[in-house]
Amino acid sequence: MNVQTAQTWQSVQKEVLRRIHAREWKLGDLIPNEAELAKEFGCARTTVNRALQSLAERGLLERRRKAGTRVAAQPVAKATLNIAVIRHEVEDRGARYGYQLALREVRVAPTHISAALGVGVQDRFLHVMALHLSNDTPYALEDRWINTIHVPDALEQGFRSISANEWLLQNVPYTRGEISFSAEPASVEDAKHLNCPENSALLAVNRLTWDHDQSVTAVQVLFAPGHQMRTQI
Amino acid sequence: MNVQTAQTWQSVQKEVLRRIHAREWKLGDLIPNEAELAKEFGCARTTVNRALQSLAERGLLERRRKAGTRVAAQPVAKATLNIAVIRHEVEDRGARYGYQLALREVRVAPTHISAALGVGVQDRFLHVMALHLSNDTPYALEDRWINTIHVPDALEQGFRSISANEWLLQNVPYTRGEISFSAEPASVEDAKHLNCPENSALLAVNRLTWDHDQSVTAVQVLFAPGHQMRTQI
DNA sequence: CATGGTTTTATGTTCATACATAATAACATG
DNA sequence: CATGTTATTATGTATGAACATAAAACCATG
Repeated sequence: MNVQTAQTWQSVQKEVLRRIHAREWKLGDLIPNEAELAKEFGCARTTVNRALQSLAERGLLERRRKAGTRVAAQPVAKATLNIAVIRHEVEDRGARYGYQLALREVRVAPTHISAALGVGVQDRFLHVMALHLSNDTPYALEDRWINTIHVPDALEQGFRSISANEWLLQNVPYTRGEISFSAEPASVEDAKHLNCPENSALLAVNRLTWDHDQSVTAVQVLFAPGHQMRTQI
Repeated sequence: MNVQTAQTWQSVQKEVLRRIHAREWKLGDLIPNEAELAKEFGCARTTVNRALQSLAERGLLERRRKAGTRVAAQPVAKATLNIAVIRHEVEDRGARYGYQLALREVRVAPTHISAALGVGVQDRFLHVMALHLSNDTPYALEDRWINTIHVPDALEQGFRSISANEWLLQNVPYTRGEISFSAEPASVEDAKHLNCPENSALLAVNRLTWDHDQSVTAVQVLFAPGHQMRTQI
């Protein structure tokens, strides 16, 4: 047996990855247990454990007590998208950020919003629509509903210069959320704000957040045509 | 000082999370160092370290040697999307999966493909278009280019009953990839395959993969109108 | 006051050891 | 043979000690 010298968990991980990529260990194969690998690599079992756990988190390995560790038969690519404050997203691209409040009202939410958040249909929400700009051209349109019962402070905010997107993230914690991505045709109003033809294909990000079991906010962000969200795998 | 009893790294993590959510530690705040927390919780520093590292990976904490650990000032929501084999995606929703090959040809790739993959414009690619069905209705349209120099075996595959999507994942490893999400208007051809009006807003997932520095494949998957990709945060 | 070297400090990681836990395998018992 | 009990085994995790490393803080020197 070829005894390697790999003292760091990263180097163990690297070698394990190499064997998976080179198909020395095929999809679905059971790999040697931690103790054997530790002996082979000349390191402690703890070090092997660290390396394998991290690979399991990434979806490349499947581990079960007593049953052992195997290469994932069905490797699922996990694409992690960073959803940051829109202002930072724009500034990180080296562009000048702009912001325009389009609407601010207090009213009951449409049923699809109140149902999704699991609140009563009579609950009053703060409804805010705002346009985010990149170098003075429309970047994204934010359509947000804020639960005024759980976040009464929001009623005191004008959202004229700071976006609800940014204010909430800074001031209102949440413990749980749902995100969905879809493509939506631009409505007449969307088209006007985003300065694009009606029915343009727009990338939509929908988010619902809760703080323990209280709903916080529901928001749809529509990005201008051509927008891409990217990530490495 | 209130000495807690938290012997597992998960319980340490839970308590740290609670303090962040309760704003006992505010955004951007420096938190006590590992040794202090270990003393407070009555556990080893290693245990605290495990808990904090995991939270840092999730983007809730920022850690720097000597400078200490602080609550992320700008918490970035990390949405992890699982990109699985389309057949499994359909079957996991409890639907019947169907597959139709629409086109299979060998030719040079359009320049935007060869440029993205970083290969010569004269390189020949296997071009495959296929429709994935869910309960006999169009689910997604796959438009794929396979590098025949790096994956010559693909030329022997008809892709009549097994999709390129599935065959490649089972047979051809890759070490690196890029994914981008966008919204695209349905072309005449897309509309015909997906049985939807022309210019419908379609969610598009673009993937490029490499094996070390050899390009493997470029693929665009267009989902039928209304499709959503969901995840929890 | 700028500059560069030195100390200090908090996180990063390894290690051997020990015990916990889940799940399979082996076995006993009716 | 079915069923419940008992080993066995591989991963999961805790611990204290030790050393590595990055970066801030301090200090000396010109």
